Amino acid sequence: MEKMRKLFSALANETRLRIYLLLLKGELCVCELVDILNMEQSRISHSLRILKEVGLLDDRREGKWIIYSVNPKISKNKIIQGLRDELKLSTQDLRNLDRCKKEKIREKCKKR
Amino acid sequence: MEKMRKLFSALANETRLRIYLLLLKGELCVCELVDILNMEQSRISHSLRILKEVGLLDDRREGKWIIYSVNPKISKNKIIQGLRDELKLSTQDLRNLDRCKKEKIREKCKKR
DNA sequence: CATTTATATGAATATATGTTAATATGTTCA
DNA sequence: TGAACATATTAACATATATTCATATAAATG
Repeated sequence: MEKMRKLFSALANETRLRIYLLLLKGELCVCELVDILNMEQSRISHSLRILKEVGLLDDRREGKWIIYSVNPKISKNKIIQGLRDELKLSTQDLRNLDRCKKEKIREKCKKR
Repeated sequence: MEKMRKLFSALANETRLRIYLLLLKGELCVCELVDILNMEQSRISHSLRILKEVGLLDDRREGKWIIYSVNPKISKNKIIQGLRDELKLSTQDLRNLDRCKKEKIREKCKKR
């Protein structure tokens, strides 16, 4: 039960919930999330850590980037499946995600 | 999304999660919950209020008791359905629930 | 109708969580 | 190898949440 409590706790925060919903659309590196959500990098990193700690996310290094993605194992959890069906990304975040991809933010993170 | 965030928030607390799981087994009044969980009455009342505020619970008065039950509408929400399948009451709480019912705590709340 | 019982509420306090700013770590590339 | 970049971490601070204690409300009962 404590495990589940922590999972709810991780999703009980707007920043983290938005990040998780974004990652359900596909993997992203930290600088892309910073760009999409327009938030401090340390805030994003902290949020990612908490989501990862409860098992919701995986990460891997790719060059200088660290790529985050949803953990497919925990996504089989019924609560998370429900979350997928029930919850939608805000249109604003979705729009920013598209722009971020089009502008290839990952490759020119500091240059804007 | 804010609505869902609040729902996660309501379940991100051990006391409230235990109460919700107990009520999934069947309706209970406040004094039964106090007995089962062995907690301060005001703590139980505050917890119930929060669960009710996010729509997870219904209540009704029956004489001097107020009976709480899970809101069947929100229980159709996929996340909540998942929660039902995924999460189990602790054996201790289950044992206390049985005892509370056998001892008919509701009728003799203050007499023990 | 005064007392007892069941529950709710408000305020104070305790505790936990989120955010920021500064800095550290590790990678790439000239 | 050192400058620039991407990310993580730490500590300080700000904010939110949980719990308790005291008290209020409302129904039941003798």
